[in-house]
Amino acid sequence: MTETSSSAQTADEGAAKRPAHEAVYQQLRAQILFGELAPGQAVTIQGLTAALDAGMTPVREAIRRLISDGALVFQGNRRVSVPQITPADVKELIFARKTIECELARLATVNITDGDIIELERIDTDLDRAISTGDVPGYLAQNYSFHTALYGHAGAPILTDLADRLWLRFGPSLRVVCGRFGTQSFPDRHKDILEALRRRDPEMAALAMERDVCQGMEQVSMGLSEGN
Amino acid sequence: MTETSSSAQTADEGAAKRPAHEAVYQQLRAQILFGELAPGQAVTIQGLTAALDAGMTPVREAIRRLISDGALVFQGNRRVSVPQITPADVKELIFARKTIECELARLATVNITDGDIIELERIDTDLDRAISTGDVPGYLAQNYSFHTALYGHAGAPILTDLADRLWLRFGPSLRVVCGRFGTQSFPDRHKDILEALRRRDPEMAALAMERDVCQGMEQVSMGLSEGN
DNA sequence: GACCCCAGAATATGATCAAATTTCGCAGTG
DNA sequence: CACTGCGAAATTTGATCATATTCTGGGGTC
Repeated sequence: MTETSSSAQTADEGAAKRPAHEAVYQQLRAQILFGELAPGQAVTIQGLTAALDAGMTPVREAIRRLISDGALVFQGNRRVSVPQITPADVKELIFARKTIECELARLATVNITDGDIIELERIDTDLDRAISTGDVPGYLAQNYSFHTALYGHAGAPILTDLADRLWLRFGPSLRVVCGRFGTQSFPDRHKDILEALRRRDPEMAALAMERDVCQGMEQVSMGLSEGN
Repeated sequence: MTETSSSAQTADEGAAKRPAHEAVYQQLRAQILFGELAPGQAVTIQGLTAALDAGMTPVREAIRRLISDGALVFQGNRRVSVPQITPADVKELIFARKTIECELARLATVNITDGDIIELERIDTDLDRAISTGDVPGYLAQNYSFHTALYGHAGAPILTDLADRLWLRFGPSLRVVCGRFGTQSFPDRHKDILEALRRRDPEMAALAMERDVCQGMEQVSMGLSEGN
């Protein structure tokens, strides 16, 4: 993601090592990304200090970072909440995701090793399982994991960072869609991406990624044209 | 850029109204963007509390935000410094800026009014004056101002936010280049952009923007291939 | 309906604790 | 005798917390 490279991030396992504000940031980030916080929901400092059993300063800093990430919005009057996506936002997200994530797919295709591909296939298997069992949080987590792992092999930290930001923006809304329609409506487009990786065909990877992005954004768009 | 909409941001004019952390953030941001802080330079929280005569908490939050912006880097061991651009970074920045800023130019061309164009021409005039007088800080400020004002008319907050982030990344390095070569080496590409705007020709605007972006990035690239 | 007061939450401060880098001294060697 | 390398103390810096202050929002009263 941003700077934590070690794999140990299961809640507060090695709690003594990482600074508190970093731990709080990761937890809050995950909650937003995987939709545990609904769009429009208010986020208060004191609420989080109680919920996460953390001090006030770490919570403050985590909130600031997430506001800067676009994962939370500052409502002017000292209020902070989870953002609500608008149709105009979706248009921007489609453009930005297409260009950036397709390029990342291209770059990753060049650099990726056979072992990396096997790892991605493993993630995709877990993803399929989550879809078939209707495990929404699992689906969101594995889907994000797939993209993040892929982009990690692109060797493009700045673009990867931009992509991460975009995901934070539509994460909450995506969760809402899943809650309404379930996971069945998401045919898995990752198979095409994996095939392109195996063939080492950058343009095919970019094309497959574009379809995946468009589909995801279409789902989000549908979700917000339906109920609020 | 992120949430302050009012025009009053001349240092600490209405100092009593804005929260301290916001003021600190703006000041630090400007210092980074306009190269008052050199790449690689260490940034200490206590140093800033003394320099900006602010409390510790506001400075902390500002630093966190700027780290999230990519304007500062967290060196792992609690140290924070101004990032040094690498050739690989430049390649990424070129791609990202081309796609995003060209699109913003396209969108702005559609929405912009005649009055907005006049305002941009005024900024460009100031820019010319800064170039001819060798006023490096003025050049950087007006150049940034031109792009920001233009993107503001694109009506695309998410893309604008991404573009802002990219500027923060190469700001310090651009300053280094100016310090070494002066402002003379920057022919003003904005004339073409203005002409495209007047003609309401989105593709011409995008093309002119692409040239401007490429030129800027080339300068940065030259700067870091020369001395460190 | 407008105004005032109060409660609650966010902002900001300074103190205190923990960690890391730096520096200084000592010993061993050429 | 000078120089280099290691190690521990000291200083510098960051992280966290408890507390005071300020501001926003709501409810009650005139």
